[in-house]
Amino acid sequence: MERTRVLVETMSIKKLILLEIYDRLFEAFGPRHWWPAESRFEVIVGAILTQNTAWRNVEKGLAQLKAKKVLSPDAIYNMPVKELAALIRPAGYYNIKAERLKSFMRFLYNGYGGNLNRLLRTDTTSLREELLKVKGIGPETADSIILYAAEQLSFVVDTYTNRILYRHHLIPDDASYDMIRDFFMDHLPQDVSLYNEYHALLVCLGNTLCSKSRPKCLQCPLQGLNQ
DNA sequence: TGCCAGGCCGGGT
DNA sequence: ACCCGGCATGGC
Repeated sequence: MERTRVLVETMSIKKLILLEIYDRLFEAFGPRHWWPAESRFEVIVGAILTQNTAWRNVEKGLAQLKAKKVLSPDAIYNMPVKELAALIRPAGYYNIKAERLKSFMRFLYNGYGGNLNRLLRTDTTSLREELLKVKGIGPETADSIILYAAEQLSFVVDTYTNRILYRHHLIPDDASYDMIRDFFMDHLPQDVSLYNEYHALLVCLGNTLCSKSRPKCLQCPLQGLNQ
């Protein structure tokens, strides 16, 4: 009780709520061990393929790339875009995503000699700026690459993050991507593994108990929060 | 069956 | 600076 009083007096209410959300989700779902990939390159390909797409469809595309042994910067850089599109077909928007993968590879080869390590050890601010210049990479994809491939500090905001925070009255309905990202980054400890786990837990909640079609779920671990 | 999924771009106001 | 249509497959 005394400890709680001290915390309330020394921390902002927003910090407390964000940590409360994290604790409840971790308690409910446990560690997520993200990103689901075997290499940093696979994280990047997955991040592009999962744009507005269910992960299970992305997995099929990744599986076909692996089966053809073309899940590498070199192979995708040199592959005809039509062939690439055919392989990632199950992930949806396959023509656009094939172009986006190609534009990322051109960026990697033109700017970093095709060396992924060189790209990913760029400092966070520059890395984000550079990624956002690539056609087909927006804020969420950039932040996913920064956090899960480069293992640098950048909070990932997605449709679940937006929906869950809005449902609990923590953000306005018209909050921009950067506003939500700043909301987390301004009030959480600057810890890569915390950001990693936090986003993964929000996705887990959004995928299961609190999907769009279940606005009021009684088993939601965030039940009664911020009331 | 229709709705939804770990966005982003480009053209029009 | 926003707003909106387009992009596409697969599962519930």
